[in-house]
Order: sequence, then C-alpha cells, then structure tokens
Amino acid sequence: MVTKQYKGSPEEADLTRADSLAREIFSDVANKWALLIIEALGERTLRFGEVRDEVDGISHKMLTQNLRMLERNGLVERNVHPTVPPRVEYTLTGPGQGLRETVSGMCDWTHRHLGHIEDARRRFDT
Amino acid sequence: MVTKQYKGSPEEADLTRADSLAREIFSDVANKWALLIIEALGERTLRFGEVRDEVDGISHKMLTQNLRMLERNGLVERNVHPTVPPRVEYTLTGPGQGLRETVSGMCDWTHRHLGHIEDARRRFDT
DNA sequence: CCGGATCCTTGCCGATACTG
DNA sequence: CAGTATCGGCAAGGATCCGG
Repeated sequence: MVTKQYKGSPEEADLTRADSLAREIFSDVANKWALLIIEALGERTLRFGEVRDEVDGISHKMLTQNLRMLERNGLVERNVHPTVPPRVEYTLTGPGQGLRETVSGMCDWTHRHLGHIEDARRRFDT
Repeated sequence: MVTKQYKGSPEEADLTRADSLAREIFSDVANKWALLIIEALGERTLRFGEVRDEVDGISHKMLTQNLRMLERNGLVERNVHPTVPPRVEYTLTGPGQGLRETVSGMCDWTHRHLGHIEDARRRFDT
C-alpha cells in the first residue's frame, strides 16, 4: 500500500520505511509535469528543447527541475555532448519505460472517457 | 496525445478542443492526492472518515476538495444517508474503476523499483 | 460525522538575467 | 542551447471555527 502507514510495532519498522519511501517517490512522480514529460519521452530520446516543445505550456524552470528529479530517481538518463552549442539528450531508462507504460494507460483512459467526463461535469455544474 | 497542442488549421478545431479538455482532466487527476484517494477507494465503498484514515497525511480540506473534483468528473459517486450523525459514502464509478487500474499499476511499479530508485538516488547525490 | 468558510502561511512557479 | 540563481506574486494547502 502506498496510502497507509503502519505505526508502532518494531517488526514493521522496515515496512514503514519502505512505505514512506514509496510515498516520497509517489509524491515526486505523481504530478502533472513529471507524467507529461515521461509520456513525451516515450521510447525516443529527445533534446532539452524538444521536450519543451512536446510538453505544451511547461516553463524552462519546471522542465529542468523535473528532469533533474527524474534523473535523480533513475527514470531518465541524461547525456551531454560536449559540443558547441551544447547538446543534451534525455532518454527513459528501463524502469522509466516501465512507468511510462502505466502513464500511457492513464492517457488512453483520459481520451476514452472524454465524453463521459464532459457529461458528468455538465450534470454536476447545475 | 496529451502533451502537444495543435494550432491554427480550422479542421483541427475539435481536435484542439478535445486536447485541451484532455489536458484539463489530466491536470485534475494527475496529482498526488487524487491518485491516492482513487487507490484507497479501490473496489470498496468508504465513508469520508475512512478515506481520511486510509490516505495518510491528507487534510480535511484537501480530501473534500479532491472528492468534489472526482465527483464532478464522474469518477466517484457520493451517497448521503440522511441519518444523524450523517453518513456519507464514496464509491468509484465504472470509469473510476478503469482509471484505478492504471493507478494501481503505478503503485505496483513504485514498489517493484524501490531498490533501484534508492540506488539511483545515492549515486546521484554524490 | 461532514462540509463549508475564513484566515494565514508556505512554497510553487513564472519571469528575468547571467554563465559556459 | 542548456543550466543556475534570484525575486516576487499568487495559489495551494493547513488550522480552525461554525453550522447542518
């Protein structure tokens, strides 16, 4: 479980540690920009600017910030070509690909239910 | 695609509309609290307080806020029993269940890669 | 037990400017 | 082209109180 924390009993000590780590990772990854970046990378490798073009509306700052975070967690690999002008490429790692599949699932789900959601909203907004 | 917006050409007008709607939904749903609530609900129906107990660390305010949002988008159903004290139950709808499956995928992924991520972090933090 | 409203703090995020 | 740093506004979110 990611939702619940176990407290108290000593033999569950590493369970709580694993859980709080899980929660931390989840908090990192389960945000709009991170997920959109992962989806954008897909199976290709993209340059910094290319990712920015794919992920509509993201700012320079948020992009670097999230890319760093994803790199730190071993989800994307960062390759710097020491040319001029610099060329920096980002690729999903193996685990990153795994996560991407679930993210793609979310995207698919979103598109499949656009209609249902639009209806639900209209009903709710009255 | 959820990441990219099409601009300009008129025949893509409804595509851009669908896309911006998709982006809006994605922004709603792809946040830590919403996903944790969905995962907590699972296939059971829970009372307000029970959800709060499951989703560790969520505040009263965030919980109501996100439950409203999920209800508005037709992902959870809200049932009020006019008793005293009041009893309010929340259940995932059909589409909500569909989304939940992908969320569970994310949770599973997180747990499967705890080790990898911990290692990656240690390497990065040096 | 729930939900809404209000205040108040925190930190997210965009804008800008500067380095390599 | 890519990254870092700084600043400032504004919205997210926590604490609390009251009302059904």
